[in-house]
Amino acid sequence: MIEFKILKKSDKSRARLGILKTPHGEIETPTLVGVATQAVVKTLTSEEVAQIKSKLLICNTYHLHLRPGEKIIKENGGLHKFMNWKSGLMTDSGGFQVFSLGFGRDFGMGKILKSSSEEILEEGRQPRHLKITDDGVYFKSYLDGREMFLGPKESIKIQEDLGADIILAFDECTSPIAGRTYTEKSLERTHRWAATCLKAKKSKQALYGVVQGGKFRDLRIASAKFIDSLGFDGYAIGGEFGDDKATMVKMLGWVNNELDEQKPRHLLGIGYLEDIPKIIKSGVDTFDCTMPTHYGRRGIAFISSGRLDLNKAVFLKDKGPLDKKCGCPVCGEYKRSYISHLIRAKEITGLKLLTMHNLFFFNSYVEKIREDIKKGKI
RNA sequence: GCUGAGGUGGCGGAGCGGUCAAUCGCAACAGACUGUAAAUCUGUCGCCCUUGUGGCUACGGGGGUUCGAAUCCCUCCCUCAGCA
Repeated sequence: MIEFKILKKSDKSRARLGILKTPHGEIETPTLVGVATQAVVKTLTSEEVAQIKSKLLICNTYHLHLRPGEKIIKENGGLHKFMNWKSGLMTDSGGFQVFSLGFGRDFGMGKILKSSSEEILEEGRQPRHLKITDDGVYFKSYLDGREMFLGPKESIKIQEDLGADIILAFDECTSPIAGRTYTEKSLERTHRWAATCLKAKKSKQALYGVVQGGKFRDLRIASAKFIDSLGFDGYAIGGEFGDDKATMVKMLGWVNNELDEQKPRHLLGIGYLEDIPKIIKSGVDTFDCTMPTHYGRRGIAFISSGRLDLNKAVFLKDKGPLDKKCGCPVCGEYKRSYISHLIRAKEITGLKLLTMHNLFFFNSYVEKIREDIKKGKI
């Protein structure tokens, strides 16, 4: 079980300062949740992840079910022991893969719309590579092509075997090009699955319900109200968030307005650096984002003054640290020149150093925001 | 010295009479990436400008044939391989 305590509510915004108590320690919120899809923050050991101030990670049900399979993990004593991670863990339900391996793949897009699309998905439309039914979703394994079925009961069962502190209801993350009728139908399904998940859960893990509803205000509000009414331990907010930052903030407002203030709110998959103050001010307590880790592996370092692309040859001649103001283990010991060389030479240690720096940088950034809330600045 | 192969944009390497400022790859430069299938994808990449069915200079150097040459001929220079 988890316990969520709000220490302070901002009077300038919806921001809150809190403590999330899990069986694996207390986590100060707001906090960035590190993405560890395959039971690993890519390139780092769990000790290293702890060293750069991460307290909560999110692993993925779909991926771990396919490989190595929840049985293996259960036999190892659960995810925590399996990956030697001592702090908090969440598992994502696989609901995002319904989108990312479905329409996301078909249209080559992420859940944030970057360019306008002529196509709008309406009711009855199915993605090419999977089949969405009222009971769940038929996937084709990307590893061997074998068909696998994931529905609310299956997802909960797997997540119980994995044994994270916080688990998520199985949902359908809708595409940014989902039209009104598609979204309505999908939302009904997601809501039905939410109730099924609650009933199916036997463990003491905390279960978060997922709010969907796409870009439609009434659906978002209805979803928040419905999910709130079911009595979950917390909430996750999923799906698309418009194609600009102002819309995102507006949409989060619709939802957070309806949710029980006393329960923790997790925003799924959002966390560009510039988004973080906005989502925290919107009343979000935890959020996960691949940005620090994913971009790190692309050679991008986040620093106080913006971003650096260490692929660029200019950095070979740069003898300074990634960020003079950064207190991370990487900035203390390594120069841009060396890191740039590693990235350009495709040496894996380069990916690791940037992942460490970026996670530390993001965590410090959020830490500063917690301070600001405490001081009444935000 | 003889014989053979070859010299093309930063590099590698296509093209072998017109539609070639020259396929493609690499590098370089710019951009994208938001509940992570993919250390990925996209664009630019001779110079100049009033950015255009624009101008200029280019395929080792020089000369020639042709309406027209990176592409054919002559000559010189250079590289590589084999033989002396």
